[in-house]
Amino acid sequence: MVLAESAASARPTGDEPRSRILMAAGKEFAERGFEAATVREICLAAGVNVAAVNYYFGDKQRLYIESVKHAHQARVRQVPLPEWPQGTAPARKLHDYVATMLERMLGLGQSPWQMRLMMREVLQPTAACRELAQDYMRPQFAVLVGILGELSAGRLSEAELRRVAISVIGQCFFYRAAGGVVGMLVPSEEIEVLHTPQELADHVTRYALAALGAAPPLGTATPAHARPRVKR
Amino acid sequence: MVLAESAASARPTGDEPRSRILMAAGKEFAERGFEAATVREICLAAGVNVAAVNYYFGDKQRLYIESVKHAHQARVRQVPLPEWPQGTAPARKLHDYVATMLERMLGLGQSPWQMRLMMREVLQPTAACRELAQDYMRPQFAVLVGILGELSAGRLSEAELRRVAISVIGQCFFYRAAGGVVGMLVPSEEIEVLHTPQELADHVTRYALAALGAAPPLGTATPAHARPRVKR
DNA sequence: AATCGCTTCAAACAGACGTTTGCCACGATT
DNA sequence: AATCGTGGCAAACGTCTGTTTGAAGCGATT
Repeated sequence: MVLAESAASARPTGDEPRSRILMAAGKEFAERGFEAATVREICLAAGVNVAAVNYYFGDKQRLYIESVKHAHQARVRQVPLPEWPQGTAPARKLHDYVATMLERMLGLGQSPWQMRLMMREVLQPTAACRELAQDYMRPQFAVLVGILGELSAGRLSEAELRRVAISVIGQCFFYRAAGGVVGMLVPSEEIEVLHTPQELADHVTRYALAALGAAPPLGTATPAHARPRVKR
Repeated sequence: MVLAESAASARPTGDEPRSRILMAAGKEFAERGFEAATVREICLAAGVNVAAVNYYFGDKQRLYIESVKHAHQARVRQVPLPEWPQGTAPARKLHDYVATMLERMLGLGQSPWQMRLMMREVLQPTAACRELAQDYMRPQFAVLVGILGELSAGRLSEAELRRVAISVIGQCFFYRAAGGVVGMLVPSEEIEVLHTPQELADHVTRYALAALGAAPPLGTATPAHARPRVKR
């Protein structure tokens, strides 16, 4: 009946049962959803006994909540927002912000199962999501609203800024969430070449800048050096 | 072993077992997901025997696929795209398109459980989704690309048009999919007043028009009569 | 009246699920 | 050396799952 995180009972490395279960559970929950994921599969993948889940987390539900929080924190730490020196152009900040968001979601390197898990949560919020929104998403959202405020130079109200921010996030979100369907709507060769995190970040940023009047409209011939594309 | 849709064996009204099962299944699958929804609950809600599902649909999987298709068709029929007389301004068409899409997703009147079901499918496509994308989504997507093509007057390539189209759809999608989280990020009084299908349609349309240079940038003072807001 | 096909039903089926149990191994403490 | 608590394990528990079964009900046809 010893619940997790009890005492300072030596928890040095990262490959102990508890961590291994969290990792395996995150992947399983992300792939199959809460109900379809089975404790047996998770424990098999983690290389522990079936009883370990109940031993370390109490029950499946609490394992799930811990997995969601663990996954989000891990992903944010993997792909953090850059720190901008004072005076950085807001257009640059916006591009960085969007690129970071897309990088987190679409992820180079390892497939970001963490984000698939988050998608499920966002789609159908549980207690885990409410906690996450308050602690982590809200401040990140405020950063974006701040950048957009700089860009609009006071011409937009806070409410309007929030709407634009949601538009920006919505696009990033969509590429991740509905990637499968997008792949059915556009030619596959276009996907490979245009639907990379970098290309999409350029597009979303440009789209927002143009809408705010901070860049010429799409389709206007602009020399490459004037584009808001910033090397990272 | 008689499978559904056999002969012309009198299927007049809409409250027969098959239809009742489809309806109840749609709601259950939308609310709980495929795995968590149980055949017993569905049959209880539909007022039929447990064996009816296997009698009419073979198994749970095929019931699910039929439910998804049924739900999508029903929702599209409930909220159809308007027919535009030749010469309709493309800005007007865009607004109508976005408004229709949002209306379908956010839905006035009854809560659109159909759309929650679609969201699940889009997030994790199954055979049902592939079929749906080919038959129904692709032509609708083409309509939007066409409208954007008119608006950009040939200044954008097909690939760029598709990206803009995805941006437009992505925003609509996000309001639906992540509505719960959005509610945690913006004040609730703002939600009620600004996050209605009409207001959002205005915003998304305006955002797109501004980005394409077909309307002044956001934040520019424009007299109300010049706004692309069209009464419906 | 008897027969047929279609529909409905209660009951049972085998399997998978989350969870619990009791026992063993082992390092630290007494 | 004996004791203790922790961590891990195989096996079992009861429940719930999707699905099947065989028998009835019932209107139309023969």
